[in-house]
Amino acid sequence: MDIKKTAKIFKALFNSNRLELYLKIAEAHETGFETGGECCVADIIGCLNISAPTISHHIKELANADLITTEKRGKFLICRINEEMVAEVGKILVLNRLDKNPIHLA
Amino acid sequence: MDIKKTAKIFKALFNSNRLELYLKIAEAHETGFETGGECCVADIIGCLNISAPTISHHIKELANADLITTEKRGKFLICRINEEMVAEVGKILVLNRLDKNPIHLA
DNA sequence: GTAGAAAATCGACAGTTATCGAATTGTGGT
DNA sequence: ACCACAATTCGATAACTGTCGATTTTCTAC
Repeated sequence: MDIKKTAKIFKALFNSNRLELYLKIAEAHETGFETGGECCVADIIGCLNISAPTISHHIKELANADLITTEKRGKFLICRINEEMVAEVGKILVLNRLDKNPIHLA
Repeated sequence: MDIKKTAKIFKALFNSNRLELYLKIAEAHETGFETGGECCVADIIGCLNISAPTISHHIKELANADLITTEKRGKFLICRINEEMVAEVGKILVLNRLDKNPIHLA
């Protein structure tokens, strides 16, 4: 394991607003949002009570840590979970988040 | 999952020196240190190149997040991994750290 | 009780971060 | 062309963090 790399992920998620934001994106990733299975900044403003500039900032942080990917589509910024990262380190997050799929040691 | 609680753990481990410190304690927990299977501040000074006060500070942070337990024995402060926490959230850390025992989804 | 080692405490400082309001840019519809 | 909306950028500020050197406490061994 690369310590720097791992610390970077923790750094991206230690802020509870940012963690909540990440989980919200993950949730949309599975259950769908009003926009249809995807998640944009406007969706999040309704859920978390932080300002749009702050959300924009946090999204950039998450993207910078490769935890999510973003894509500009029309007026909206579509955010998606980066599956590769989940596969590599983030499994525990998704697993814990959903409170299902318990972990088993090999 | 409790977001605040999870964020607290990430917060305790996002600093790479602190993560390294945690992993060092985990390592001693298994393979043993010169002191005999345990880990004190003096052991760590030799590994990480940060000062004793800083290490002391980091240890308190880890203990405060319930990731380790500490016990004063004579002149030494013995640090140990909190197994309960590992069991609850930290499995991925230990697993990744050792690069063995791969995770399997249920 | 004195000396020395281990660790903690105490400021202090530099750097980082979260957050906001205001202003700006970009996009789509009318 | 204009308006409304989505998002970003731009300071600014308050709060937090990591780190250190110096000092102090706590313990052991003599």
